Amino acid sequence: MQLTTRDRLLDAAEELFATHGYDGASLRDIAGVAKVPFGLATYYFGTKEELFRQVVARRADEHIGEMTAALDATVTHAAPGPPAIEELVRAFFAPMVEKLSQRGPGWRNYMQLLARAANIKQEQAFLKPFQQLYDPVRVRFVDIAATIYPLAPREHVLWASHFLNAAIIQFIAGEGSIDRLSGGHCRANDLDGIMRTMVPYFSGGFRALLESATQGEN
Amino acid sequence: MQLTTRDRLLDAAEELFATHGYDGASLRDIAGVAKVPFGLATYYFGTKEELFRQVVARRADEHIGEMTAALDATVTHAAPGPPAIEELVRAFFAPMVEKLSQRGPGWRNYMQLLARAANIKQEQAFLKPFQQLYDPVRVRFVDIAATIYPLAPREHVLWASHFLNAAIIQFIAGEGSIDRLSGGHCRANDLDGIMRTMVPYFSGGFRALLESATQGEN
DNA sequence: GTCTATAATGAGATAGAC
DNA sequence: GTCTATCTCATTATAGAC
Repeated sequence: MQLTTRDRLLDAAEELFATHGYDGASLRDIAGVAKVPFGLATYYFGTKEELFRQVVARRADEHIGEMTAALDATVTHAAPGPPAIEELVRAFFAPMVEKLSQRGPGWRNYMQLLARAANIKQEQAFLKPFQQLYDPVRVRFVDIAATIYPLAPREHVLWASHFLNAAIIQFIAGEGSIDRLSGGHCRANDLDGIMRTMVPYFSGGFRALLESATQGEN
Repeated sequence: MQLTTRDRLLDAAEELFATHGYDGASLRDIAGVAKVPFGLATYYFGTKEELFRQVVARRADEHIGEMTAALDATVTHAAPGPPAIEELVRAFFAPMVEKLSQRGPGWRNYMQLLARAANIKQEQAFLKPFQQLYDPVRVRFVDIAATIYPLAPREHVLWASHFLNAAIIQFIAGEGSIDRLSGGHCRANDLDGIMRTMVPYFSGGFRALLESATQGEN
């Protein structure tokens, strides 16, 4: 099956935005990787910003939908009680890790682009709506976690959830550094190893911070 | 006291590299922020890459030295036994958090630049030595953690340490997102709040993953 | 409708003025 | 020794050829 020129450009842009960042990837490079004459990029997308937007739009809905469904599933499975923290943590990580390692280079690139774009400050205002796309699913996570630890102060639930999110974001963005540091003993694309360590680790974090329920605010 | 032109350029570069990234910050913008005529950047530093290198070099040694000293101190204080995991985690976080919130905008910018530069892939080979500057102190952390959990497989100690590092990196880089998500209840520059939550959280993660010592490799 | 050649801007680096 | 005006190249966007 033959990919359309448009899709080839989107794939190439996804790859180069992920590896070189928005500013580091030029339309020329993108067209080169897509093996498409330079100039078609602006023909199809008008501006570089719009190309970026469409790269994101192509996958964001599916990704966010999967994450939300996975979180909701933990609630329905455990009803009427709250889910175990392990199940919630697993539901948060699994869709990301799976896309990172089992859904081909496109999704992998998208995940890295996502991780990169998570830390943008004032510049590039066109990225802001994209950042905020993911806020609802993150809030959903916090809300479910709060039902597991109803006595814990919400600030602590928020911090605990933030650390979880920070770790997965950086795990994706900083891929390769674990391989280097471990001398090859750990591999960032070892799906099973990641889940077997991340889930107990972060569940343990939640327990340690939030189970001492009444320590309150002071 | 009057800052030299050179230092003004370094400060401005530090700020713009941190906020806009390497590619996103132009020498013109940097000179503008420094209120210095454009062209002096290349006069003092030759190339943009060299300017970046000197921005890093100005602080890296001090930062890495402080981190190493803090880690080593936990060992000497606890000798002959290993330190408590809480003390080790605190020693890892404290110098970063302190620089982020109490040492002025220069250090703050440097920390964000550092967090950004942690996830670079093939491009920009001149950044690689900088990334690897921090490898020894990360290895030192792993080695100390391994003395606390001598029965745990080293792979698990590496993963646990990696998550810790990932979380602090992304916490720094993604600053502000906790503020937005929490509706202002949590603030990323709340030093005490951060340490009071991060330390038990990540210590709990280490305990949960590594204390079930004999689960082995399978 | 697809694509190509060109324009216009902004980048980093340099040679030469004060 | 400091700084400025200029050069060359790469970037995005466009106007016009197939």
